[in-house]
Amino acid sequence: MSKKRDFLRKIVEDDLKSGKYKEVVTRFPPEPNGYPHIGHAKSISINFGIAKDFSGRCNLRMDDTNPTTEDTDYVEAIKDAVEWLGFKWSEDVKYTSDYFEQLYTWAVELIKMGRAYVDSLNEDEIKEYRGTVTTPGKRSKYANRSVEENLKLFEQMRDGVFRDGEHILRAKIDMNSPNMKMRDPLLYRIRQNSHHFRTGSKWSIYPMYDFAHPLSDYIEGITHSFCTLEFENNREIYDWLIDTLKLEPPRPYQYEFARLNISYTVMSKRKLLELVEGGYVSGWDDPRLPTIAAYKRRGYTPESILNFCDSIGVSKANSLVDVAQLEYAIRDDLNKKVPRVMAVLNPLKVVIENYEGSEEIEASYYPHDVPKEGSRVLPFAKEIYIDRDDFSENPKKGYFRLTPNQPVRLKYAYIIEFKEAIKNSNGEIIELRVNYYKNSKSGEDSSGIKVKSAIQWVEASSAKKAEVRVYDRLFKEELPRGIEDLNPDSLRVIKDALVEPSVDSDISDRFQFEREGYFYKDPIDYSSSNLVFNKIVSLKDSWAKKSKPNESKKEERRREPKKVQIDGEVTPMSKEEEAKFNRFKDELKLNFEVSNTLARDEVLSNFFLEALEYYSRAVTIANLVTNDVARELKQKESSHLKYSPKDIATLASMIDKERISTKIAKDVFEIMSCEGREPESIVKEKGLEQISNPDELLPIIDDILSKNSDNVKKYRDGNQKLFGFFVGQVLKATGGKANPKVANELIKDRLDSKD
RNA sequence: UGGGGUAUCGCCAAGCGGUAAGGCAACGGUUUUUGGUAUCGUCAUUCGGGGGUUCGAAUCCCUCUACCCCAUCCA
Repeated sequence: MSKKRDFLRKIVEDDLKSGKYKEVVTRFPPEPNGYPHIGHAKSISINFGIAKDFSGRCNLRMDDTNPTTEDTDYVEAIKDAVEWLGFKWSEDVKYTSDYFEQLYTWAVELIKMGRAYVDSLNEDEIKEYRGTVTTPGKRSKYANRSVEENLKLFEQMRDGVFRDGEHILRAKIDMNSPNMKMRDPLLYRIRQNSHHFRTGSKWSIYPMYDFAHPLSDYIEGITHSFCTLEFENNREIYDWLIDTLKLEPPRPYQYEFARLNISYTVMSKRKLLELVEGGYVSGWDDPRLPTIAAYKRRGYTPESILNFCDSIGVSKANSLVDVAQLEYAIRDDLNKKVPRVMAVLNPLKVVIENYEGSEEIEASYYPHDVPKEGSRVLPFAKEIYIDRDDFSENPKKGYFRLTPNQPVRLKYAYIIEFKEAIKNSNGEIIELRVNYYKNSKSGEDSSGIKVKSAIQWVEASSAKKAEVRVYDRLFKEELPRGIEDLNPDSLRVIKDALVEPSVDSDISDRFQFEREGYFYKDPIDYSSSNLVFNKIVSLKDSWAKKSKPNESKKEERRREPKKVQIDGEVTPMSKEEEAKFNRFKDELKLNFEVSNTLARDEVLSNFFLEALEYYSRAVTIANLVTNDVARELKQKESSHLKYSPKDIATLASMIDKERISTKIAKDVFEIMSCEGREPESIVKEKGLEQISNPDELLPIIDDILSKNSDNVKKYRDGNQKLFGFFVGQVLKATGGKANPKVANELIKDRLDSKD
C-alpha cells in the first residue's frame, strides 16, 4: 500500500482498526447520462484505489433512477473508462434499477410508519411551500392523509393511475429545518410515459437520488460512500433514512471530498454537452476534451491519469489544478516508455551539395538514459528536409541551430554548414543549399567541429507524408465561463508533415518526435496509406520561453503587499452581558478578551461562576473555562460533561501551586473529560507532578544536547527557531513532566554558555 | 439573510501544541548528439485578518473576512 494517506484513507483505516467493519466496500456510482471525464477518473481512482489498498471491494453501480436522461451508450462509456484505467469491479455491474422492488417496499414501510406521505401539490406550490434559505417552509395540507389513504394512493401511483406531476411521495421530516434538503424531501415521482433503458415501461414511478442512493449503498453492503462536496447537505437525509428504517448494521456512512477542476477546461456535464452538441468539438472523444474517451483517443496512458490523480491528493478544499500538472504526468510516463523518432512538422528542403550517393544509418530508438533496447535504420542522401524553425537568417541571441555562420549536426548523421538560401519572389526561403563535413559522421567524428545543437531531419525520397493534429488548450481563459472563452487555435491540422519511414511499423503506437513532443497514431483515422498523428503533449521547451521576451522579467518577485482586511461589526452586548463583562474585567481582573468571551456565553459563564465557589483564583479558572471547557461545549451539552466545575477548580489550583505544568494540565483535562475522574486521582496515579529540580533536569538536557550536536551548532549559528525543538525534546524525554519554564532557562543557559 | 463547508508558497498538498513535508510551476548550475531526460541548488521567519490561552500556536479559544454548496418532481 502506498504510504500516502489522505483523509478518506485515514477514516477507512480507523474503521478497519476499530473493528467497525471487517472489510471495506466502496462503490463508483455514476448516473449514465453523459461521458465520464477526468473528474470521474478522480472518483474512480479514489473508490477503486481505496478498495484495492485495503483489500476490499468496489462496485460499479449505474445510478439509473431518471429514465428521461439516461442511456445505455453512456453505460458502455463508463464501463470502458473504468476498464481502461485498469480497475475491476466486484461481481457484475450493479444498477439502482435492480433494486426498484426493494426500494418500493421500504417506501411503503415509511408510509406505514407515518414518516412518508403522498403530496398532491403542484410543482410551483411545492416550491413555494418549501420556503427559502432564510424563511421557514410550511407543510402541505396533504401531509395529514391517513396511512391507509397514502398507501392506496402510492399503490395507484405505481399502477399508473395518475399523470406525471399529479402526486409525489415525500418524507415527513421538518418543513422548518435550516437544512433545505430536510424540508420533506421528495422520494418518488411519477414518470408515466418515459422509457427506462433497462426496465422499459414496467415502472410508472421512479425513486429520487436522496431515497435511492443511501438504500442502494445499504443493499450492496457498502461501508464507505464517497461523494463530492455538493452532497454535504444530503448527508442528513442519508442518515435519516437508514436510521428511520432501522436497518440492521453494518450500515454505510457518507464522506465528501472536493470535485476536480483543471485550469483551461470545463468539467460540467452541461458545458461538455454544449460543446459536443454545438459542434465546437468533433465528438465526446475529441482530444481537446477532458473526457476519458478523449484522453484515450489523444494518446494519454491510463497510468498517467492515475499518477495525476495520485499527485493531486484528496481534500475538502475547492481547488483549481494547473493543467501543467496533468501534462507533467503524461510526459513523465511517456519519457520512460516510448521510442524516439524523427519527424519534420514544418519541412524546409535542404540540398547537401557536396554529398553524392546514399547510405543507411543505424539509430537507437531510445536515448542513453532510457534503459530500453531497439534501433532502426535511417536512409540518408543528398536531399533532406529539416524544420523551418531550425534555420534562421537573422538569429536571435542564444539561437543554437543552423545559421549562415553556425553549423549544426543532423542528428545521428553529419554536421552541415550553410551555403545559400534560395528564395521565391516574395523573399521567402524555399530551399537551403549546404555542405557537409565528410569526417563528421555521428560516432566516428574526427572533424573537431563543435556544434551547439543537433536537429532532426528526414531523407526526402523515403520520408512519409503525415497528417499531424496539434492540440492546444480548448479555452483561452484559466477559468472558462463557456463557449465565449474558446481558444480559436485549439486545433491546428498539419497536412504535410514528414516522418521517417520506420514510424509506420508496429513497434509502437506512441512516439516521441524528437525535439517536438509525444504523438499517437490516431486510433480511428490512422492507416498505412494515411498516417494521422495526434499530438499528446509537447516536450518542455525552455528555448521557446527564453526567446519570447514579452511577459519577461517584470513580474520578478513582485510580492503583493499584504491586503489590509477590514474587520466587520461585532454584535453589541446585551445589558446583562455587559454587566457580567464589567464584573469579570474590573472585579475579577480578567483580561478583556477572556471577560468578553465569558460574558457573551451564558453556559460558559455559569460554569465559570460555579467553579469560582471552590477556588478563588479567577484568572486560572477563567482561562481553563474559556479555552478547554469551551472546546468541549462546542460539541456537547453542558450536562454531558464528565467533570464538574469543582474539578476544574481543583485543576486550576494544582496549576497555581505549580504541582503540574500547564502542559500536563491539558493531558489531565483530556482524561477528565474522557473518563470522568477527579484530577487529583489522575495526577497521583500517573505520577504527573512536574519536575522543577535543576539537578534532575540537567543531566537530561545535557544528554539531549549531546545527541543533537548538529542542531546545537545550527542554533548557535543563529537559528533561534530551534530553541523550541530542544524544549520539546526535554519534555518528551520526561514524559511531559519537566517544568517547561525551568527547562527553558536551563537550556538557554547551556546553549549560550558552553562552546 | 438561515444552514452546511473551506482557507497553509503562483498551483495542488502534508501537518492535529515542540525544527513549516512533498509534487507541479518558476529560476540558476552540472550532464547531455533531444534547448528533452537526469541531477544539484534557490523558492513560506510564516499558515485568510485581529485578539486571547501557553515556556512554546498553522494546530486550542474568541472574533472578523473571503470563497463554495443548499430553495430541480436532476444526480
